[in-house]
Amino acid sequence: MAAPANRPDPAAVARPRGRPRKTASQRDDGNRRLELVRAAARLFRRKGFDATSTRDIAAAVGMRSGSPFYHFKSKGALLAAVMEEGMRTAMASQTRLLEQVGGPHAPTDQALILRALIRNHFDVLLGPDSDFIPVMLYEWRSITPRQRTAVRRLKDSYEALWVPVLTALHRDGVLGCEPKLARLLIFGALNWSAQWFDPKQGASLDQLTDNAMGLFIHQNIDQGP
Amino acid sequence: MAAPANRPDPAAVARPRGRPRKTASQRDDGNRRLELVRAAARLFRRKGFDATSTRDIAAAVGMRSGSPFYHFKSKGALLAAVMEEGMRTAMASQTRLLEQVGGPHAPTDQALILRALIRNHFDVLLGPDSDFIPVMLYEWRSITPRQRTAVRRLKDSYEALWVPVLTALHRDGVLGCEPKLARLLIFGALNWSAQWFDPKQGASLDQLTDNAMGLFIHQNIDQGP
DNA sequence: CCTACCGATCGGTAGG
DNA sequence: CCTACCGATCGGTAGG
Repeated sequence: MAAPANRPDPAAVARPRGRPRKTASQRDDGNRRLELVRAAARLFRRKGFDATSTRDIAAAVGMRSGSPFYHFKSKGALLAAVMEEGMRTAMASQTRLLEQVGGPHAPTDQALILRALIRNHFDVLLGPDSDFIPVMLYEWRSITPRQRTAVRRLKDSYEALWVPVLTALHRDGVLGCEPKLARLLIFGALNWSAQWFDPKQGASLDQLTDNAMGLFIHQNIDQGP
Repeated sequence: MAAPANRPDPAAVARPRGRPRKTASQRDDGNRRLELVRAAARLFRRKGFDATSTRDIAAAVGMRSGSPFYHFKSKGALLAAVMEEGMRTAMASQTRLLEQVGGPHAPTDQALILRALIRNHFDVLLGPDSDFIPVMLYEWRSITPRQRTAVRRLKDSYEALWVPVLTALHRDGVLGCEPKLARLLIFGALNWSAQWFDPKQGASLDQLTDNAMGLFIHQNIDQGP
């Protein structure tokens, strides 16, 4: 376990010690930080925060045990970075989407907007590189109250964009639940899919979206008068 | 931290050592085991399995650090006991319910049965003594594959009783999602409430049930032809 | 069920 | 970013 076969033993390489000078072929700093966050996201999701050691994370990016602390002042700071990175990506993708559907040729049908939001959310949650949001959802306990506040703010602003859509649909009679509770129940339903969804079998994200819409939205089959 | 003020220091009591003889006033064995399971459920839920030490659990029932291992062969066995106890209770309560609504004066309306199932589920999940199911839902990773199989069997048989109801509602056109996916999405929505529900404010379990039904079931307002 | 204890692991740090 | 290390904690056990 101490020296996996697929990683060269750093002690045997006799590479120069100390802070590496930034010569041409050397990887740059920002990348290493992001590599750590990504590796941490994968491990935190698979094994949980407490069961993941900082040594695991270091090994995953080819560092020695103490080195992650050169980039992050604590294991908890690494977790917070995973959560914030995940929420920022999700938020960016959702904002981009809403600019499209809110554009000059905006659909008047709020159900179409909800559909796009759900589809985008499944993408963020189940698509490639999708360990960040599950970690945020299931590792609340392991960050400090201050960090919790910051992450919650991001999460709230992400979900807040759904509320006017839900409110309109409720007013139109196709959403049979008050918007505030609808938000909680719907996100519960969607987010839980991270536990059971298997991309290699079963439904596609489009089919998932169709079924979720069918479950939540009471389609009005009647045409006009 | 080593000796909380509200617990007498056992080293100072000079009580008799060794295996206690079962004199009249002594608590009996089975109770101690159940006390451990209950304390473990509460701690596992609040702090997570990994962040809870067996010493925490021992202290919560007034034992010394090594004593839980007299009742359980490992910390993992204690976790499995929590999950199984939770599922057994939930299953019993649900079976009792279905015998009532399936009795001689059974309602023909499947929506009424779903309503009863949801209401009972909220009770199991959010009522008093409700740490067991959340622990089962969020600590899968920490039990062995063998234990996972056992718990999953209990969980599947619990949820399986919902499927015929969902199938009938789907056939009747008031559930707009195929039953298999409906089960996953609905349980996701319901179970997530364990994360946000606050009994001291907001809705009652009845109101919660009403809103969930409104969200999932497309009420047919039309009367017959 | 307590006492006394062990080996392992872990987060984190000093110094370069 | 590595080396070498520390103090703390933890699950679990022997023996009574």
